[in-house]
Amino acid sequence: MLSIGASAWQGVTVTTAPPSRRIGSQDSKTRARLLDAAERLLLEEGYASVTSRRVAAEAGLKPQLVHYYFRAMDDLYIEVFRRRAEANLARFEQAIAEDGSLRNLWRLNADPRGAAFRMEFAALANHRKAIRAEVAGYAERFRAAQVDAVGAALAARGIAEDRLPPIVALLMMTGLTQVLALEGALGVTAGHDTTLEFVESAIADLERAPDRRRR
Amino acid sequence: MLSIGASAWQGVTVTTAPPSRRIGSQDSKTRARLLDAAERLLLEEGYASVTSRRVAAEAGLKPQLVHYYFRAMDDLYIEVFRRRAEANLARFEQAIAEDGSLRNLWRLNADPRGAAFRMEFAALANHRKAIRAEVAGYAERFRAAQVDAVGAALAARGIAEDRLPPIVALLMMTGLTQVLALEGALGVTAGHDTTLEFVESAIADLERAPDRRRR
DNA sequence: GTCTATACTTCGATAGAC
DNA sequence: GTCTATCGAAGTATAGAC
Repeated sequence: MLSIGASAWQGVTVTTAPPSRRIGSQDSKTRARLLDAAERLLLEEGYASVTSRRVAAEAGLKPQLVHYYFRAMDDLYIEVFRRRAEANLARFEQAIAEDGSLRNLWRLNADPRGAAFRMEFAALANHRKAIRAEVAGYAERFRAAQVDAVGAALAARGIAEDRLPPIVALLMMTGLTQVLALEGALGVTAGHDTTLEFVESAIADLERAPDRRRR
Repeated sequence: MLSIGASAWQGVTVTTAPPSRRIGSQDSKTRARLLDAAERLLLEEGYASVTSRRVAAEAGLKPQLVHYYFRAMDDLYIEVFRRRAEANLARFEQAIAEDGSLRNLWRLNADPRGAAFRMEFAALANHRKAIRAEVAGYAERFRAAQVDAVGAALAARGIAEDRLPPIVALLMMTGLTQVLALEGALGVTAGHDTTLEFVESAIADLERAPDRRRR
């Protein structure tokens, strides 16, 4: 945060040093409306539909306002991402602090809401450097927020790190929830019920094991 | 197409059925050049950059040719998808027929090439009905091509279906390779080596088990 | 600090010339 | 069977009026 406009052109990198036209304030209500509109469009119609004209129409405003509040469209995308990402990270950290069990971690990850959101930004990150950096930074923080909890939960049930490294368990869980969400959106759901039952039963088995934590 | 019925009783005036403008032949060399150009653009810059003008420029042709060979841009997208999808499916079926071992299935899936391709079409499928249908149909065929091999490989090593259903193993494998590819593209690779080693070692353990197939 | 008037580029698509 | 001329709509972005 606190990315003041000045720092943008202050860098050593060779820019044409444009006289940086004026940009609306961060806490403008109009700006928030534009962000909300952009997010709705992104989820409903994909990133290619998030254009200045479409966003403005969705918000009931003039297209030029988009360019007043955001220097370029990428800045709008990044801000849309950042808002949700920060909120989601905070939600996870709080939920894990309250209950870091495997069951809860699975429940949090298996929530299909946000799957479309992740998909759009994953695609965007593939082709836009600035967005990639933003998404990568978030991915690392999100990972860090979970891996300790997984490690603790596994250790508590007597599963040594060399038998199942926490990061492996976490990547498997992430991958599984991701593929389920992706296929679900396609309408391809064969085997999904079986898979959910399997995972839940596996977690239940684990949690029936004695709790070996020291107290 | 060719909606004949209506015109039969009323002669000339058919308002809603335009005389469907002429479209170039399927096996035109120019058409193939356009498809190649579209695929390159898709991978390098994302679907939002696959416009008639950009595609034509990439192919060294005039933009109008895109509309001559493809009724609408969606038709172009679908054709780009179909070409690669069919080739990939054939490749998998052949490879599995030759060697349906878990090791080979993992190797085939872990290949990160095509990750960007899948990403773009997953995003497109989320918002375009025609493309979703195409991708969903392919996903089902791709699944079917693998699930029997996984089932056979597990059964051969004495793993009963109720202990690890083949579809669950396949979804876990798919999810894992997908998340590895996705993070790799982001430059987030912490734990990836550990995970690859874990999976390969797990497969090796399995394959050291006695082969219980009847011969 | 907020918004509008405006410029110019690129978009998909069609009709009709070779 | 192949390609060109051209259209109206939509795209990003800037300069300047309130």
